[in-house]
Amino acid sequence: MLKITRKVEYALIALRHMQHSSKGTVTSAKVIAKQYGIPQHLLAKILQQMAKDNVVKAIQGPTGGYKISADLHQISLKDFFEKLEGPLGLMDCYSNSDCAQMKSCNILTPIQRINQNMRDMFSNTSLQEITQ
Amino acid sequence: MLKITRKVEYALIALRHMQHSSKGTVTSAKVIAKQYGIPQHLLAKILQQMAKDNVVKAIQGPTGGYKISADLHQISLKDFFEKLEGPLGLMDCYSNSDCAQMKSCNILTPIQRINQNMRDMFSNTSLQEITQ
DNA sequence: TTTATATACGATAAATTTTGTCGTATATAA
DNA sequence: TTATATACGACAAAATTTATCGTATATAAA
Repeated sequence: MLKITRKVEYALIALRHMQHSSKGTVTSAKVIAKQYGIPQHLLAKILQQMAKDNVVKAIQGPTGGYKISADLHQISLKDFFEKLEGPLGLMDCYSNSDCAQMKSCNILTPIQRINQNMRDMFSNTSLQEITQ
Repeated sequence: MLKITRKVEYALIALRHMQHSSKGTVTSAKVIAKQYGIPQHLLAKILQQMAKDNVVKAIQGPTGGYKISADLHQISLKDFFEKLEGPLGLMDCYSNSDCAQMKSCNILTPIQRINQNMRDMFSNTSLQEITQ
């Protein structure tokens, strides 16, 4: 429990790789996938999602690929995680209220505090701090 | 991602329930399970594990059940989580080094810092703060 | 002593989530 | 025209989480 997903892991690896490439360089999913042992199609889809989220820019065609298009200082880890994986919360009930025990649950409030601490932590860390 | 498991959730619910019962009272898994809509056998197993971990004491036979035996001020959330679910870490590689990409992974060090922040957060929170 | 009810615990199954694959379409540089 | 890249939906495999089942043992109470 309390793990980040491979999806997020792969996204961070790709961003860090691109940030350490010469500025303006375009990098294909294939190159990154090979270098880090990531399934190529999977990484491509993740990069496509990041392109939709305006974190990277996609260039099509041969010699195409991706490059970072956002200022990573301006994106918090919380926002980045939520772009890729949806709302952040220690329990589902904080984003999805279909738990039948909502009324009787006695730990909702106390866990909420921990939840807020976690969100604050990820809000106060920028993507740049991971990829630099 | 970054969720706690139902197992931990049920454990916390049970502890909080017991802490709010009259002191010295013994509570059966059945009673708690019914009140909060938790599968009875599952909760029993979780309580059995907590008994092994000396968080609660088990009393067998009819009129048996469980009661809190540890000082919850003295147990951090980190320790409690690790008792129930094993080592805490954002990525598996921090506790289990069978990832083939260990050498080439470029985010190991930066994520480690976030990981430490998370561990600190749970180390600095006692079980009591959740169950009180 | 018998019975009912509780914990103890391993095996297994169901459900969910995560992770990865495949096929086809489209863009574009060479 | 061809080769190589992204785009994207459908699907499948794998892993993890969640729940169930069966049987044994302990013990309070009738």
